[in-house]
Amino acid sequence: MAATLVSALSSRRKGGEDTSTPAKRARRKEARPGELLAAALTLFVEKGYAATRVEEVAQLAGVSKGTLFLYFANKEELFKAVVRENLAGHFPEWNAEFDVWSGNTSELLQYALREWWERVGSTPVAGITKLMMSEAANFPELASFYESEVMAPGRSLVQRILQRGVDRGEFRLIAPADMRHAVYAVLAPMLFLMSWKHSFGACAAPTEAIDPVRYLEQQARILLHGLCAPTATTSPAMRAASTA
Amino acid sequence: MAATLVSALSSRRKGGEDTSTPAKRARRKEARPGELLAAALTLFVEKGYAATRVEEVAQLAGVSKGTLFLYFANKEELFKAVVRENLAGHFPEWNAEFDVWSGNTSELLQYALREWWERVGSTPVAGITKLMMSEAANFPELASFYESEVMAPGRSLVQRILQRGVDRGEFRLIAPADMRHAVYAVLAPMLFLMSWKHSFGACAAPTEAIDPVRYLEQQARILLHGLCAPTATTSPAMRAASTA
Amino acid sequence: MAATLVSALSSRRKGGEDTSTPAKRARRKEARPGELLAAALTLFVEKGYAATRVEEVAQLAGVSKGTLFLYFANKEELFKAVVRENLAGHFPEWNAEFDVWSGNTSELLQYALREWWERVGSTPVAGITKLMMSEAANFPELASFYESEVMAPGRSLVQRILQRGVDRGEFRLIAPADMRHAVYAVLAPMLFLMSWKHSFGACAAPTEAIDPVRYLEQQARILLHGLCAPTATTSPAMRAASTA
Amino acid sequence: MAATLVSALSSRRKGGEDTSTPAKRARRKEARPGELLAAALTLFVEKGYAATRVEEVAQLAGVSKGTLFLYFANKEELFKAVVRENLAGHFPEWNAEFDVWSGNTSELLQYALREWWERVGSTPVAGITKLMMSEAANFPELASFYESEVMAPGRSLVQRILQRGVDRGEFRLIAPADMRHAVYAVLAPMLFLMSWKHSFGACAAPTEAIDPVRYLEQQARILLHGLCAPTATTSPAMRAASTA
DNA sequence: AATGAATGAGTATTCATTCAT
DNA sequence: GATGAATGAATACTCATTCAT
Repeated sequence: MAATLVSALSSRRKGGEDTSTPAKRARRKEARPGELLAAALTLFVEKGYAATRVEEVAQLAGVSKGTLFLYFANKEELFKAVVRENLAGHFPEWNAEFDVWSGNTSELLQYALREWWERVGSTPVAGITKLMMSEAANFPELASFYESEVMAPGRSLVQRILQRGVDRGEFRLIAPADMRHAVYAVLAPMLFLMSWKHSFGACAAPTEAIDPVRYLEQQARILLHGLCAPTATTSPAMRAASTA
Repeated sequence: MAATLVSALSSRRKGGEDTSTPAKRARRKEARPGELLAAALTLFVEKGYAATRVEEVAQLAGVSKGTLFLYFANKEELFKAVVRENLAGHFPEWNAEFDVWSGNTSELLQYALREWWERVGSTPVAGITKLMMSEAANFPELASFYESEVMAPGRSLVQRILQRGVDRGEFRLIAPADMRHAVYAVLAPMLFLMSWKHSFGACAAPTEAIDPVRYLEQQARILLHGLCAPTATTSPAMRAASTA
Repeated sequence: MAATLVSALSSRRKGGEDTSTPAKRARRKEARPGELLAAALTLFVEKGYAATRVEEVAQLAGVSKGTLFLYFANKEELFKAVVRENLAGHFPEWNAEFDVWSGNTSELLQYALREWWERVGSTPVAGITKLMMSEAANFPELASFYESEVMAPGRSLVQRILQRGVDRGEFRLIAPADMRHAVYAVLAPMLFLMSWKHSFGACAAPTEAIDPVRYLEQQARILLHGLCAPTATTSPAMRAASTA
Repeated sequence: MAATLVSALSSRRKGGEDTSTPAKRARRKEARPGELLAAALTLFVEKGYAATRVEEVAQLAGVSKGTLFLYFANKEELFKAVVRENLAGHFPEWNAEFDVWSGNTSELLQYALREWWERVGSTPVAGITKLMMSEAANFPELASFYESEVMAPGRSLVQRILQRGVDRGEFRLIAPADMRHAVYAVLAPMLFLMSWKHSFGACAAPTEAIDPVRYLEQQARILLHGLCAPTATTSPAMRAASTA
């Protein structure tokens, strides 16, 4: 499975230097948009939308300002392209991983959080989500796009995990009406972590900083408390909580 | 106590039309800062810090650009004043409420989350925090101001609540090393909710929308599971979780 | 003679607190323009025309901004008034001093330079001249005024001194065509000194600073060389110079 | 030597229309800084530093506001560039001329004053110095720049000339303590002339106007009196003066 | 007369976008 | 295609001046 993932992720890097070696010029031409998008990703994540200057993007991509506008009508289109490019569905592969999971669901959930941090949360891609949350109001259409292309599949994936737990009798029943919030109970710590890391996290005193791995572990533990089916006597409080 | 708060909050609206009718000019002068702060709050939340032009703020408040600078030295000070007026300035009263709480700590925590939603989360003020998370990287001075004037007091307030629970034997012991993350376990849902509401929340399909009140209740339940001292037999999983 | 001067100068300070003591209010009212002019003099000299804010002038005079505009139509008029006020002819008295001088003319010239430094060069009034030289281009009409009210009488005074020296056989003959420049040879060091003191002089390293008294003494010596009638053998070079 | 200078100066005008006709754009790009500097010189001199708007400079140079900032980081740098182009940058060549002078020092001094008038005093460049004297107090950074880039080299150049005269036995000894003021005795007439020409000189009656060339000649003669070593008997007065 | 709250014209600088080469 | 020189719209902040009180 790990192999699956790795290869899938590596495909993110556009084709590259290896293949059939056509004229250098032509190859570069073909690669331009990708190089620009990569540069834009880096800078948008690092400095935000408004603070990123297109000239910097062009420079980082090794072309002139004018060239950038040859490929992208304007800064806004560039931004949209960056977002679209970088959330090109990894969900099929993630869903596939989930499908072949044979262990119990608690472990699956913990594994999912851990892996998410490795593959997304700790990478620049996390910055895209933070960026989207920041700029959603200014780019409603992009936000919609993100909603349907990322958030919805994400919710769906989480929901399948939770349902698996319920179906296999590992988790308590989750009322259909509660499922939506249960899903967010899993997603929120991830979304929060991405926001945090790229905002206050950047200027928090070390004593107040969040350790993402420990934070996620703790959240997982707390969640599983509420989710796991009682194997024995349970306090009334716990029973109440588990209906969530 | 609720009364205390309500009256305190209501006093935010400057006295106004009642007394001895001073000179019109004078009355306006007294009202100006409040009007400007209200306008600034609206626009900062709606458009972000950088995208809000001071002239717009002045216009919305019904005065000229110059007048705004009569009351606030610059845009940054205006923003800080908005933060102080709506957030930072309220911690004394919130701390005071906490001090006089006589019930048990679980209820205090639930009450706190509920009240927070009423007084902050559901109001435009929530947009300020979302704004700060969005722009923190671009305005480090503001971020640092916010961190010390809002985040730190907020963490402190939460920590006092948790400590109260521990001290009274209602909550499990929380290892000093864990306290930091425990505090964030309480704050994260609030911070997340504010981010969400002003980003994807604005374009989420109703079926996928978060119901803040229910979401917070659920989070409270989940948290209390992990925090409450066991009154009876407890599953091993729970024991593990409770060390968080 | 000194007495003459002193009393004349002291009259610069408007009447003041001593006389018939009418209602305080009335007295202040009468004094307002003078107080404003004094404040304006100070600030114009210290900071220049453009950099002086009328509000500061008002403040320094102890009145409100609005009051200033009650007495002076605008900033420009205020400036003109300051200049006019402060060059209110001391020339009659200075001419009078000159008339009663009984010593030799070399000494008169040296005395004049020394006294000028004491009474004008080292006082804020010097700043007015520097100010006028700076702003002449922006206030041509004022420059004309200054030309006729200050520069012309000044030239005239110097010329009378030189002529006295010639008439008494103390100085060489000065051809009418040379007189004009001879006058400037005396005035230039004074004008230069005023410019210098309020420009580079304010930021010159101590090692490069001009010591006004020594500088003027030196200039006087140099001038008298060229002016004095030869009492004995003189080098050919000196003869040539003395025609200036 | 004059040839040297003339050619050096003529090179100020960028090569230009001659060679292989590069792309129009490129040719303009090369010419831009010079055009902008010329425009800036004109306007700074005419209106002063603060009163000159960068947009006007751009307009006069026939480009847009933005273009100016392509070549000069900001207004201050533009001004500094003007100073360097027209004054500071010429000291090497002026020093070089001095080095190759073979005649006697009296003539060198006279030549220097004459040439200074031709190349600087009578040109708009003189306005820069007048400008600096006017605005030094308001722009300490510029003043300090001017002091180190122009005044100091200027003093140094004059001092070298005086020292040359002393070393060759043409001038009397100048005590180290007197050197500073001796230098200013040479510079002052020049500085004064520049101030004058751009202030009262603009509105003085023709009969009272200074004829710069004659004025400088006269000053030279006066100075040399004081400086030249006695070739024969000398009056006591002269001896005194020569210590200056 | 005196106040001081209110006004709004004026300006350096940035940066997305264009287009001649 | 690619370049990079040129553009000009956009914005925070100041301060002389006005005028209702």
